[in-house]
Amino acid sequence: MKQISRFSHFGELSDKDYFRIALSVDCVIFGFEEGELKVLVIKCNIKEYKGMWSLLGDLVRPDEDINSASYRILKERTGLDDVYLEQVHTFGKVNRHPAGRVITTAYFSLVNIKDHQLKLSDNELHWHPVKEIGDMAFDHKNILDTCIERLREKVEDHPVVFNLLPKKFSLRELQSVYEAVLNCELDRRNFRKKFFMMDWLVDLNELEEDVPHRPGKLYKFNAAKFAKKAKKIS
Amino acid sequence: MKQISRFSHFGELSDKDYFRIALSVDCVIFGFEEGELKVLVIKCNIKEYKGMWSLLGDLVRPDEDINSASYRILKERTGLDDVYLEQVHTFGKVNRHPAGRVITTAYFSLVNIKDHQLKLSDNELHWHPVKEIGDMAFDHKNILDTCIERLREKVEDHPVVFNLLPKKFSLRELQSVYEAVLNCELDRRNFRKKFFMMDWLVDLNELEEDVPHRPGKLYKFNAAKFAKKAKKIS
DNA sequence: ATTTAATGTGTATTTTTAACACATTATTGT
DNA sequence: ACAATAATGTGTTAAAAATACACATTAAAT
Repeated sequence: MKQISRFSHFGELSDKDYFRIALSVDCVIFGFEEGELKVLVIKCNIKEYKGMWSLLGDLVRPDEDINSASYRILKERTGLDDVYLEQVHTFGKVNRHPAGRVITTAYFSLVNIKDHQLKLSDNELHWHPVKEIGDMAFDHKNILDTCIERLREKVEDHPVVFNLLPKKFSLRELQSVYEAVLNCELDRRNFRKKFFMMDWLVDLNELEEDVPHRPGKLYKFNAAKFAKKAKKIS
Repeated sequence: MKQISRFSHFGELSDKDYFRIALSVDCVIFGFEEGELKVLVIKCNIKEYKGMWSLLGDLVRPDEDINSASYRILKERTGLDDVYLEQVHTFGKVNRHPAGRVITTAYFSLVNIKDHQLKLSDNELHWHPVKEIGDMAFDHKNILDTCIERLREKVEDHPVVFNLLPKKFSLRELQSVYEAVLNCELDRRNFRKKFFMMDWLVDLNELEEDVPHRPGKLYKFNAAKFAKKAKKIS
């Protein structure tokens, strides 16, 4: 490590004092299952928060970009390579971690639980409904809330929810994801109208199967039109 | 510093390896002067970027929240205590700083250049027009751009530009800040209409002075109505 | 064949945004 | 004093977007 004393404009601290902070990354991995928005959590094994749910995170390695670190965590925990990931906020309270000074950068990720039958790394891992999650370890509830809020804003005018769905989906499923994320009810006719206008969907000329009612048409996301400006969903 | 080996799920690295990263905070301090959006910068004195403009930043101290660190920087550099400050993004590329592994969290701040005649800490400090700034030291141009983008989004539906103006201002000044921030022209009549509808302004029954034309009415920001939902400005 | 539970579709209303012109007022220069 | 200047102050109309809302259709289950 090279000298970095030139950083310190106010000389009370020596360089090595600044290296007593560790940096971690925490991933809020969202999925969609049974009509609910879920988050991937793990039982905490640190004594102060024993048994509480915590997010998936790890320390950033000295030779690793923080973005890479978050992809690494996702890969290690879910086996997924190509996922939607977005940095949200960095949490830096002095006492947020009982084990020492750890500043953490939070990301949220959107994955599709069904398609790949995720290879979870650990059977302590659990898809928990976002609505019903109570206290969590550390400041993870706060991190989760911040990420949900951000996800809601994002979803309003960016086509990201497709990451939560299988490749082929019905309009009902699509609407249902929006309703789960935004925690509200949407008008079916207006919803459909909006999506057709935005040109984000490709009609696959296939029908749902194994549904106990009239099957809906299946669509896929039209990646080519991704750039097209969105109208507000809700 | 307590043990934190329990973090490291994958044991190739020892704890102390994780403490070879330093964390800094960089502040993008925006001001408004002569009809332009400006940013407070300082000449860089690190050899790799000698003479280039850089943002104001410092390392985070081990016993300091990152938010506090950013307030500290503002206070030290501008003498200001009560300023608008918002975290934007954390930049964590491995080689972003030539002096070592330094991850930085960027904040933007909105200050009023005129009112207090800021006590700048250093005469290497300079209010530079945002439009005309070219390359900057480190990845600071990238950080600046990210913050401008965020400021634009923020301004669209939150009443934050008031922080850039003196307590008393005319509607022309207000519109002019929006135009500078959004880098566009706005329709004067629609602009006024929107602001009156949003109920964010208090008519002070005073007029501008020392203007070479018909003076406009002066207003102040109505903090009480702050919570009221905004309409899109542009 | 009937019931069930969902899909699929269009119009009218309201709200929001966008476009646009002229009289008024204080200052400046002659 | 007067004319010229350069800004303030004010409403209406048209277009676009968001919202509210009902009924026929289809496949599966009984």
